[in-house]
Amino acid sequence: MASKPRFELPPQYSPHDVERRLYQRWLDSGVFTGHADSPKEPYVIVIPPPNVTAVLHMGHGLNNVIQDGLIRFERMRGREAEWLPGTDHAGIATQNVVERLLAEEGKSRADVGREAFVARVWAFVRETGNAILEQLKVIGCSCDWSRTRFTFDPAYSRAVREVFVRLWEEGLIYRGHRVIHWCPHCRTALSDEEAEFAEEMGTLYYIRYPVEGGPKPFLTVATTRPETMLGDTAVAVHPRDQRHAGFVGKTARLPIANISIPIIADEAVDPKFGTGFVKVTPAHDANDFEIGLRHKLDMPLVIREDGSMGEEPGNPKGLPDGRGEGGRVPPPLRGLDRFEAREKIVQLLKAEGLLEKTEPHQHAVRHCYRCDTVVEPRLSDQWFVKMRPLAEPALAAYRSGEIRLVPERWGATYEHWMENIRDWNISRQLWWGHRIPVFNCTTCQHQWADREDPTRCPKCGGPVTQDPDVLDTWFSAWLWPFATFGWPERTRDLARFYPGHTLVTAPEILFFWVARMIMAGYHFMKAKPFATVYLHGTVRDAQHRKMSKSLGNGIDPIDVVKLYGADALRWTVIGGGSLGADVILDPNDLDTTFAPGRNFANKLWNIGRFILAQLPQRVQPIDQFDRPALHLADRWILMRANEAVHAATSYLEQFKLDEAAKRCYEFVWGELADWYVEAVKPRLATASGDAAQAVLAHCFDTVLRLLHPVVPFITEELWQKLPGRKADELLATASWPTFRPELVDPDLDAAFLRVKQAVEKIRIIRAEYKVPPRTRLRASIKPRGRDRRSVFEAESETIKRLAQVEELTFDGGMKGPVAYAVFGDGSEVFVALEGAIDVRQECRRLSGDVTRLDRQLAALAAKLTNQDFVARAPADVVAREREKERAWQDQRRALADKLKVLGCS
RNA sequence: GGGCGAAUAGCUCAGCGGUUCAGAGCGCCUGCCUUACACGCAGGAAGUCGGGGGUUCGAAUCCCUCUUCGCCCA
Repeated sequence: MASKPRFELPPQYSPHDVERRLYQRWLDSGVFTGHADSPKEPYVIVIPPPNVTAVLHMGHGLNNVIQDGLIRFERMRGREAEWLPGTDHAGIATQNVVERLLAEEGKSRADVGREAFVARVWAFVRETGNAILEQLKVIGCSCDWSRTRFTFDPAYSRAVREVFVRLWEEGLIYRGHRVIHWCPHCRTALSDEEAEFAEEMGTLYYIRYPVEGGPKPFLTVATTRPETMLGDTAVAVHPRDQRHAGFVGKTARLPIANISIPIIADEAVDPKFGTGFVKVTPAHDANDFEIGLRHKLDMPLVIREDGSMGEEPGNPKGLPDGRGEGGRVPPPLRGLDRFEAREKIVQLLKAEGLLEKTEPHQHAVRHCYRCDTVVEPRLSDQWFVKMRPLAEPALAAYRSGEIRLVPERWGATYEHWMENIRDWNISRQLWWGHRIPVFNCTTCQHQWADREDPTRCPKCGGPVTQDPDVLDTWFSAWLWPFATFGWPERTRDLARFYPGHTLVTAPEILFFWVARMIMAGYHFMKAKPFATVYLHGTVRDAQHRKMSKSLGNGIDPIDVVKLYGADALRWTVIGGGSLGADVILDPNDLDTTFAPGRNFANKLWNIGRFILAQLPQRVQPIDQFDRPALHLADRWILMRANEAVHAATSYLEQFKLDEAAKRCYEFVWGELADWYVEAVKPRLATASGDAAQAVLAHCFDTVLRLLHPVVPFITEELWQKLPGRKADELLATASWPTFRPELVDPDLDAAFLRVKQAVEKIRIIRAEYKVPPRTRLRASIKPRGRDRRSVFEAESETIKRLAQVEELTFDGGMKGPVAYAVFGDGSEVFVALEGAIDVRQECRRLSGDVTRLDRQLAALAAKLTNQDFVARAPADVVAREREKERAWQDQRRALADKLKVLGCS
């Protein structure tokens, strides 16, 4: 007997009431904390640490929801789950933020000085630093907050320093004098990865340089950056370029700077570009630098660190003839921004008749990945890491399958980068970062790296100075999978939680971070940092533009949580795209965008509301029932639940969270709600309701478990209300359902399918004849085959209820004005329509079906009479096709008979 | 210039050799407030699976090519 509802639940799910409370309960229970002394097999994810100043955006949302889905799945499967959270000190980004704050006070970092500035950044970080981690809690992330790390923690900083010193000792760090990427805004060097290409429409300027004693009075060079001409120390042509052979060895007069430079021949010149003459600016172009080395050219800098024109002290090779500042950059240009200078120089050249022509030119220009300023190639001294020795094990690990990329296609990109790896510029001219532990003796010039801050030179006892620069942020990030667990100390955490298992991140940082973590893992830990790298897509807006602050097309996940709840957000971003695919969300229509998640959460809530209202205080476990004795519908839905367990588990194992979610959706909505619940309603009030209650409870319990990784809040809330729950039980740590292969029964599925089809056929007839919804009809089913009848009879009440039939017989059909349909298996259904039946309409309907069958049969016949098909296709395929043909012929025959009876022509 | 990927219903995407395989969600049309749900129920319309060529008994699915778009690298 059904008892009184135990709960009064509102008809609409309101997430706000439950999310905060449940999250707190999870925290209080400590279920997110990984235990290093646990006997369980660990499962470890380290979070891609967001910038410490970051505010959660949808990209973080997607990234972390995926991680949470995986970690919750493995936690329920009985693994010792450790999801380590934390933040990155993000050198340039954070320094930029604080510099902007200072600028509002009218100050620069130089005004406050290094020490005060760093203190200022620390204060800012302490004040705002954990905002994003708090936001992760709002979207339900089950991180182990007891192990939250920051790349600037003292212990972590020691690890960074240890790594630097070890690499130094191994000879893998060296001082490089070369042209690097320089951001004039951030005033620091950047690595290759940090200087991103962007296609731009620029201008190619053709400039004439007068030639002394050459075959012609002048030569013409083509350049997109005329301002760099002030730094030219040669003009080069390709050695085999016949057109210009006579120029080599002569001297060109550099306009504006008005100095003489040699004309040289070099293999690096592309004779097809521009005129074949190339201006050589060794200090402001990486290729020209190489040419400069080969030809021992001077390498004057003509653009300062801030991007203004001018020569600076520190010019490594000094100026050609000791002319000092102004020798190359004429006073009117001095101090001008490089882009203003470009305009000015073009004007000057034009005035002198030296600008031959200009043409539009599409080219890729590097921009700073943090501030988007055009990067200036610039000659300077920087610290580099030799990457080849580090890359080799990382490449081998991928090739051997020890590390897997998902989706696999990223493997080619990874391999290509590893194969062509270039040395890594790790020094940054910033103040916010790990100070480079290189020390110089001012007395004997001894230079060394040190784990401790020395007070005097170990060789001569002289005073020491430390390198002023800091390390690239990624130089600390690449240690994340082990430095977070205490390395270089041999901690218990490290022993237990390294190597980790899955890394979830965006492909943008495959090189910045992922590849380098793999290198660091093998180099310092002698083991991979994780087994699988799951690279997910990008969140984009309706026009497929990447969401960004500057475009203003972002969606604040916290807004979404406020509007629809965390589960709706999670469901939408996970269900919205498949593995590795981009997720498209429309910031201008949140209602539509998040409708799938909101609708599903509401459906789940309501089916829960119904089921919970049906269940008594105590429900018998399903295994206490004799399964074969259960109703067909009971056995069917139990089987579907079992199948859902199998599918969801297997999809999650393949990282296909979306597919797992979709299968659960189908079970909840398309199977449990649409069919089983509807079928079972009448029984719930009767004596046979016990089994139905048990089945409902079991199915609902099962699917709540399966859905928990994707929608943790609503599932926990509903699960808590299921009968028999102990006070301290949590779905978050409940066991994952087990698939039971012995329960799979295709015949059972087919049997219930016939019941469904009977209902559907009658509904279609009702709709076609516009029978009012309340009108209950008489119908008759003529089963084809003896065992079929028992199936229909067994679920006769279900058919009657769902098809709104008041009288259902199985006695071989009806005469008179009836509507008719035939099932896939040849069974027939007759619906009494009395006055409503229209013979002409019925004829049209049925002959339409015949036409369709004829078309299908013709195609099938062509297939089956094709000897090649019969001979070459697998036997079971042929058999299936023959069976199909037989069934369709049965259907056609039944329809044809009916048409004849109706007297259709 | 090199590499990778995408092109399937109005939109977002599944399917990646043979089970009615042409699907789902959203949107759209028709009828319903059927005591869990109108964030719902029932029914429906809608795509020559980017173009062309090939392999195969059989192609949305494999190969080639073209077009368009995106990403990465130089």
